[in-house]
Amino acid sequence: MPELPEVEIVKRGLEAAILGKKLVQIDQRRKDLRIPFPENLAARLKDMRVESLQRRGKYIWVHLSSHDILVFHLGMSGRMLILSAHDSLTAGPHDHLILTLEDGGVVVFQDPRRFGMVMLVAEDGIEQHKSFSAMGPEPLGNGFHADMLAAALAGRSMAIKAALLDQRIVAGIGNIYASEALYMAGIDPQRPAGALSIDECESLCRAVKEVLKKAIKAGGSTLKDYRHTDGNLGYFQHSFSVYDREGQPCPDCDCDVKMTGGIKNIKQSGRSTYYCPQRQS
DNA sequence: CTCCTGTCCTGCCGGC
DNA sequence: TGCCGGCAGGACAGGA
Repeated sequence: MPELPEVEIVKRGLEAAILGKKLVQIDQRRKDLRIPFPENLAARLKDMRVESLQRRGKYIWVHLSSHDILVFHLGMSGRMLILSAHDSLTAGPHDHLILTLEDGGVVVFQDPRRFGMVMLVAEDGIEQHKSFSAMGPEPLGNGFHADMLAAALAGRSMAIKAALLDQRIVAGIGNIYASEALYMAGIDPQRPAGALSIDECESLCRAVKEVLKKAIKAGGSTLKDYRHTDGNLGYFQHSFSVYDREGQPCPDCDCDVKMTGGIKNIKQSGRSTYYCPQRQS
């Protein structure tokens, strides 16, 4: 669920709440999520100041004054709850890490399904860390373009949909935006990745960038008042062209859904793919 | 090396 | 109404 756009919005919300502030209290409420929490996490975070935040793929990096980076991955159900000094908190069963800041603000990392991850990595070793050393380029950066994509896909027999989900090819795309981008580019998700022409790589790159930018924009508009709603960062309402719209007409189709069946839902390596057979070939 | 499948976990939804 | 099975998804291990 949280893919690049959602993670970007969470990072921005977190930034507004914690940038420049000192962590004064750390409450780690269980020993692991998907992986164990770092050794001595609380002691290593205590009294450290947040120097900057960045997003890498679906990960959030919180740079600390200790020159460590506190790394979050939201998994599939992770959220960040932001509370101000006057809010009261009764920790629930899914509140796994609670950070209190010097101004009384509180950040709660919640994750019902516990697929999320929290890591602490030395700043000068982060690029070599196994989660990041093989990670592909940021799709919204200059490093992601048609020539790069064509080279990464060359000789690959896997479906292009699966290739978009491979974080070593490009970072941050998940199941929803893979379907959306392929729809926008007019490419059949089942096509072997290596069979895409350079023109198709070009339109796919453009579609990936556009789909992600639009989603961030949609999330940004809900973010500005996040404190006035429920303080939850993690998900936002967004309408999709094909995802979760099986049987419905796609936005660009004027064909008869009774004849064509509309948007199709197929399984590719165990995951749902949605696409329009009329417009994607 | 490449590709695919199974696993982790809980909430939710459809079917009976 | 209530229960239960199946599904959802990100990363990664392990097998073919």
